[in-house]
Amino acid sequence: MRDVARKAGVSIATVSRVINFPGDVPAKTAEIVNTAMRYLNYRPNINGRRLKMTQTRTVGVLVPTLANPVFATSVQGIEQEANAEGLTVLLTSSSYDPDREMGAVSALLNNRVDGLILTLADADNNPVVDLLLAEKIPFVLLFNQPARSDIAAISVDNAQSAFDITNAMIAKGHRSLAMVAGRFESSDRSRQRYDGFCRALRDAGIKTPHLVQVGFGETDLKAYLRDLLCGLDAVTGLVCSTDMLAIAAIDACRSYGLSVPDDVSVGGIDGISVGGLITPKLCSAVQPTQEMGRQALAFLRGLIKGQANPQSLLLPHHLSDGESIGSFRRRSST
Amino acid sequence: MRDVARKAGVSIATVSRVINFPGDVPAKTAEIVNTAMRYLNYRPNINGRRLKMTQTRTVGVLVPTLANPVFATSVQGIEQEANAEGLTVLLTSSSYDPDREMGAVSALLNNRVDGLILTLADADNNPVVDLLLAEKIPFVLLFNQPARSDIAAISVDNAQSAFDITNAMIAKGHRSLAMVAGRFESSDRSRQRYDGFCRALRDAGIKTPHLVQVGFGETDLKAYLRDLLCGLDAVTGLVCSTDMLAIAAIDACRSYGLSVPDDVSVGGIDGISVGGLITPKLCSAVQPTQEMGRQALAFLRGLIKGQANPQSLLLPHHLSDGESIGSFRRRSST
DNA sequence: TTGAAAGCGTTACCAT
DNA sequence: ATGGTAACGCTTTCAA
Repeated sequence: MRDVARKAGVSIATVSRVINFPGDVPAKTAEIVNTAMRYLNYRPNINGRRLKMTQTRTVGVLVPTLANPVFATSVQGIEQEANAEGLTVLLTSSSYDPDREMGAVSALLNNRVDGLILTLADADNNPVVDLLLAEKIPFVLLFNQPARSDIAAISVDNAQSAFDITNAMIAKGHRSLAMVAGRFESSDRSRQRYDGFCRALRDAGIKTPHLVQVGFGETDLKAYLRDLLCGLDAVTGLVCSTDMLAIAAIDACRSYGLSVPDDVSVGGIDGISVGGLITPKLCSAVQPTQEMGRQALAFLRGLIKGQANPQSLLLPHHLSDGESIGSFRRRSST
Repeated sequence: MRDVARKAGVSIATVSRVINFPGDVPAKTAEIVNTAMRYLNYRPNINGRRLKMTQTRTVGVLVPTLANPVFATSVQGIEQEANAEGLTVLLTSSSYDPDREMGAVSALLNNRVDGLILTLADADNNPVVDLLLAEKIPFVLLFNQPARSDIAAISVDNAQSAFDITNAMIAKGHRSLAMVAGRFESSDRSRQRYDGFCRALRDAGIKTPHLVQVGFGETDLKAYLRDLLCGLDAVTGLVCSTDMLAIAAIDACRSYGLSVPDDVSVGGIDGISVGGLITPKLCSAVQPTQEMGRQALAFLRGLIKGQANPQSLLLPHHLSDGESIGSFRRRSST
């Protein structure tokens, strides 16, 4: 910058003005400075600016993993919106490990991000949330549904989605259902969806809900599902807490020679998936994931500017009846 | 930091030492300083450090989109590896728009990243590459296969993958094949794969290769494929340049009442996809995408340290014969 | 309309 | 073993 100033025969203050307040400087001076900048291949050093300014125009993002398209597309939405606003995105992932969340957020905070968008393992009783609240750092939770209502969050109603999809399966005649869920320690969504599942069964007078908890990233469910699929009292339908699990479950069914949906019905709760094509498409609860990411960033911007108050936004979901792969017909052998 | 120094009764120089060279300072002093840091909730401001140091320990990443699991998982790999090394990742995406690449990279450069990992629309004759080369900024291309051999790149052999999969389909009896590809302007991989497709057809004495170019993000292929699927000389197989296209193609086939693979065979070239389960799994060319991301970061670290030289790494691929959804049997009506 | 200068939080050199 | 201090590149106030 000093070089540019010298080359243009002005002070660095003027160069700064040309960059930040082009209107404040006469066209002629600006022209000279711009020419000098181009000539010298000048690149403003954002770190100098960040050090000086109170706002860094940077947001931190923490997701469990990008290997799950639900999170990946939501980050894509955040990224797009940030791009449009000229914000920089700092990305980290926890690999679904609650113990790594604090470290990741700490690193983000050391970067002096203006705010954070987080998907946490468990939004309630979480030290990260306490820290952020205590330090008054703007943040919005994505996909989490915290119990407290004074925390910014964008999600669908997890319990309700699971409740609805389970009811839909019951309505089609299923009486023996199991839920395949991610581990509760690493996903409060999983637990909330299980609650919805249980409530639906209870309402229908069905007892002993089966539950299989599966580690994230697990792709081979054969061992987990053997009893449920091949045992004496095998279930006729599986409700899966995520699309990825539903996909894995379908694979397991097939490897046991069961056809989906004729022998077994499988439902997944995210309802998103690659291009909206692949999944069981049973309950399109989280359909516009990318849009949720955008909204989260827009919301966060409001918080940062102090123009908005933290609150929970629950997006509506709807059931899709699975015309595609792994769809949703009643067991034919009943 | 000054506050910590005062609290601990030492100079800021000592505080800095405790943080950066804990060994250089007596345990007793370190203890006092650490206590003061905890007491004051001290957070080192990374921007101060970045401004002072020549290395920022930050890498920039540019991908076309995170909505494609191929890129999302590769970023996940980069992220994991960066995490392990204590590096920060700055993420941007181009939305497959070549015109946005330069702006995105510029922003990254303004952040003074130590190096870059990029997936470009077209690696050959690309102004971004020229810039990076001219400014001697370390970078590695991911998924791109540049013509020049002095550029760091990690990819599979795109043309060869397409060649192999096409040959496999020919070997199963297909004589009328079409390729469904992403737009060449936004993906050199697409063009390279088309080249491989054409070569296979030529070698087999089949002429007039059909080509349908589809915009990225396109999920409804019915209009594109009507002629190929329902016309008088409909093809018996589709070779798709990516898994996402293959998935969309399968959907289109079904909507025309064609069953896959019985009426139409569909092959996708990535061979990865969500959890490795969903895709046609025809040609597992890019199987370990996440691993490719890790490798890219490791490679980049070598370049940054000046310990490695730019070179192309072509990872092997293999054919998988698609036992899962959308598999790969010959048209039964032949 | 422009410039001088202070200061943001670090690191690292040079003294002590 | 520790401290003083310059410098990193920028923004912004205050004067001119």
